[in-house]
Amino acid sequence: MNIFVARLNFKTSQEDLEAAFAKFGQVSSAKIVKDRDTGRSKGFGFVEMATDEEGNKAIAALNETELDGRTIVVKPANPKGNN
DNA sequence: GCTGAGCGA
Repeated sequence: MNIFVARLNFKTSQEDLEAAFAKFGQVSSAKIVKDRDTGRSKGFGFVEMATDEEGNKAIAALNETELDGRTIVVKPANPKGNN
């Protein structure tokens, strides 16, 4: 399940995300959206959970919670669906 | 070095 995580701390890394989500479920993959040129964090990222049930409970558990000192927003991500 | 709504290369 793809999960959209926003309002992250600019210091938060991908391993921080997967570590936070791994506490509530199995994280298949985690990625922080960074700038293509500078490589700085855009402040949001995506977390892919192994199953939707773990994804939903991870969202409910981490949504509007504190991560790295900042309150994050966790919600289902939108399909890319554009080729 | 910085900011703070929003959906990735």
